[in-house]
Order: sequence, then structure tokens, then C-alpha cells
Amino acid sequence: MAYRETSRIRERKQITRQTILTNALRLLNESGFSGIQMATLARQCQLATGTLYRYFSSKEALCTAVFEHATIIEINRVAAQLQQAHKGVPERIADALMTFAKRALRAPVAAWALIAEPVEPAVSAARLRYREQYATLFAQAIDEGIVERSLPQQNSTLSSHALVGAIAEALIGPLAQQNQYQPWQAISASVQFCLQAITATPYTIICPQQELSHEQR
Amino acid sequence: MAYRETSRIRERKQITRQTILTNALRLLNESGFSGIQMATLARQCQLATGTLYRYFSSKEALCTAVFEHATIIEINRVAAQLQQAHKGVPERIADALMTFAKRALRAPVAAWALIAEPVEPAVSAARLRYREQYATLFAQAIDEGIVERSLPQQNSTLSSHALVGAIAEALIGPLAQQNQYQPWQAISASVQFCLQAITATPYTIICPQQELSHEQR
DNA sequence: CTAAGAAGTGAATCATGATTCAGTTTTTAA
DNA sequence: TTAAAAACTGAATCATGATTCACTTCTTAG
Repeated sequence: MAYRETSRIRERKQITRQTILTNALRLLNESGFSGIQMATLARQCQLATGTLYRYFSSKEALCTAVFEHATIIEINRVAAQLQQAHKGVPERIADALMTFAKRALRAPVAAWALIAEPVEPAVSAARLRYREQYATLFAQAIDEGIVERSLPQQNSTLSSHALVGAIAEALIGPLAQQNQYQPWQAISASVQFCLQAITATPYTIICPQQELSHEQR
Repeated sequence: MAYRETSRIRERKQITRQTILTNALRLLNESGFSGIQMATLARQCQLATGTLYRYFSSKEALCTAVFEHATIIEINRVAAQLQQAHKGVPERIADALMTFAKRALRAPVAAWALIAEPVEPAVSAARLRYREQYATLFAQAIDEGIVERSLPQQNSTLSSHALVGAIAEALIGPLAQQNQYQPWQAISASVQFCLQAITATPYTIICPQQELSHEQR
């Protein structure tokens, strides 16, 4: 017996892994999953292609990890909106949904990659986990709302899944093919739909076009 | 001497060519240029892969032709808007720009493919011709407007190119990466910008959100 | 310092999809 | 009916990018 992994090595590997993910994420933002090529990625990380396979068993596994890495970033943004202490739960949820949607529309290549780009089955499976994570987050907020009486009694797990499904649908539409409505219309309608669904009262959201026409006058 | 191409054969070849383009266009709408595979396309057309090469010298040439075919469809839509006899030129141009933008947002995979998907150089060159065709169309309308006095005197060629550039920019932004604004905001602002640019007077467009909130009340 | 055990390397191999081409079928004019 | 000239075919070949693996370098415990 001689070599044994030390914390120094563990940390170094952690950094290398992070480097790979960061560079892959940049490629994802530039041209989607199809833009991630093992040789290119290795070069950008200053590693040999073989080394990538010491960190990820296949390109599919790598793409899945990138997917999850990107998702965590988005999740954190949404989580931040859900934690605004000075606002009520319904408003926080509306903010979170809007943030989710706006970020998707602001980085559409990445959003398209995360939501609609045709990918291998393993990445599709990650998509399901991704929605699950969002649902969990929203479910916590809903539970909070129920406790503070700003939301009526309800099954928070069910509500949160419905909520994620509705907002994703509103984004998949505009980003993919077969929708009949327009992006912003779909988003505001969805947020309104979601909020009305969980508050069980009418809910009006501020329309970005109103801000625009105000500025221009 | 014996075989000589007859009109019967010429027509049959024309139909085959059209079949290829139609099937390729469907693939384009489904998953962009990367979704067009020679073997798949040949199968869908009930042809051998080699036959595709009798009609198009390479996949690149085929993609270019598909690009142009798709473009012609879009051009015809825009042209139809520009020909509405009962409306003034400025309104017709606004309608045409909106149509262009809306269609792009309604078929974003195709729009992304036509406007932003990374493609071979020959297809990029087709993009320039595509913009040129739009410019020509708008230039004709502008000239008409000048004659009927609904538009002030101006260089219609220059104006039309500026107009196409502005609206494309407003679409490339939302569909690609680095923009700061939202799709509908970008479109309405661009159409407003374009109309104000060519009419030299304030111009307000109807905001889709207003229709929405009206419906929902 | 040394040898076991990893980690890292990159050229060789494999898989996928574009392209070619030798052979087959179709079409035409005489 | 026939032979020239296409048109068509699809298996073979080529190109690109993922994956492997024999080898080298690094790290650690003794």
C-alpha cells in the first residue's frame, strides 16, 4: 500500500471538475448541447480528452451534469426571489415565476437547450429532476403562505407541480414550435393563472409594455 | 443521339425537386438545419441518397435552397401585408413588420435556423440575399408612400435596409444571446422606431398586453 | 528513496452521417 | 426495336467527432 487520496488531491479534482463544468456551460450558452465537443472542451480546460473521461463516464453523463449545474444556477435565482423577507408569499411567487421566465427569454440559447433541444435520454431524465427541484422550492413557499394565511389551505405538492408545469408550458411554447400565443402574453397569462390558482382570487400583473409606453411619452 | 430531356421529364424533375424541398423544410421546422440528414431526407422523399445529389450538389447547396425556399414563404407573407389596398403605406409597413416578427416568434425553431443557427458559409451568404429581398420589398412600399405623400421624400433603398436591419436585430436579440430587452418589447419598439424613422412623426403601436388584460377583465 | 496506485495523456479506434460511383433502369429519337 | 443518354440506386468510402487504452507522470506511505 502506498498511494491514498489526500484532501489536497480531492480539492484539486474538485477544482478540475468545476473547470470542466464551467467551460461546458459557456459552450452551452454559445450553441446549446450540440456545441459541447469533447476535444474542444478539453482544450479549453487545458486537459487531454481522456482526462474528461476520468471525471465523466461519457459525453451524455457530462451533458447531464452540465444540465444540472445550469439548473442549480437558475434554481438559486428563483430561490432568491422566494426569500424576499419584506414581501408577501403571493408576490414572492409571482416574482419568482417572472424571474424564471425572464431569465429564460434573456438567454434563449441556454433556455432552449435546457427546455427543448433534442438530447439524449439521460439528459431528458435530468429535465424531470429539474422540474422536481423547482416544484420542491415552490412547495415550500406555498406551505409558508398557508401558515401565514396569505394562501388558502391546499396540497402544496400538487399546486407546486401544476405551477411549474404551467410556466414551463408557457416557455416551451414560445421557444419551441406549436404554440398559438406570444411569449410575453403567455408568460403574464401563466403567472396570472398560477397566482390565481394558488390564491383563489383575481390577480393582475404589471405589463412590461405599459412601462415601455410610459417611457416613450 | 437518342435521349433528349422532354417537358414531361422536366416537370417530373421539378416535382421531385419540390418534394425534396418540402420534406427538408419540414425537417427544418422540426429541428433546424442540423435536423436535415441526407439519408433521412431521402427516405422521406422515397428516393435513394444518391438521387439527392442529382438535384443538389451537396448538403450545403441543399440547405441553401431550403433556406431560400423558406424565405420565399416568409417574403410572400410580408408582401401580402404590404399590398393591403385599403390601408395607408405606414400602416401597411407596420403590419408587415409585425407579421415578420410574429411569424418568427411563432415558429422559433425555423426562425432561429433562418436567423441565428450556426451554419456553413454558403447558407450565411444566403442570409444576406434574404435580407436583400426584404429590403427590396420594403423599398417598393416606401417609394409608393413617397408618391402618395404619406411618407416624406427619402432614399428608399437606404431606408429599407435600415428597416430590415432594425427588425432583424430585434429578433436576433430575443432568439440569440446578448440582448438586454424582452422580445415583444423589442419588436414593438423596433416597429415604432422603424415607422418613426420613415414617417418622421410620432407613431404608437397597439400593445398585445392591452388586448390580453381587456379580455381577462 | 522507492514502489504501489492514481491521475493524466493523446494517438488509435469506433460510430455516425455525408458523399461517391459502378452498376441498373428509364427515356427518347431514329 | 435499338442504342445513346440520362436518371436512379444503394453499398462502399470518407470525414468528423466520441471513446478507448497503453503508456507516462504524479502522489503518497512506508
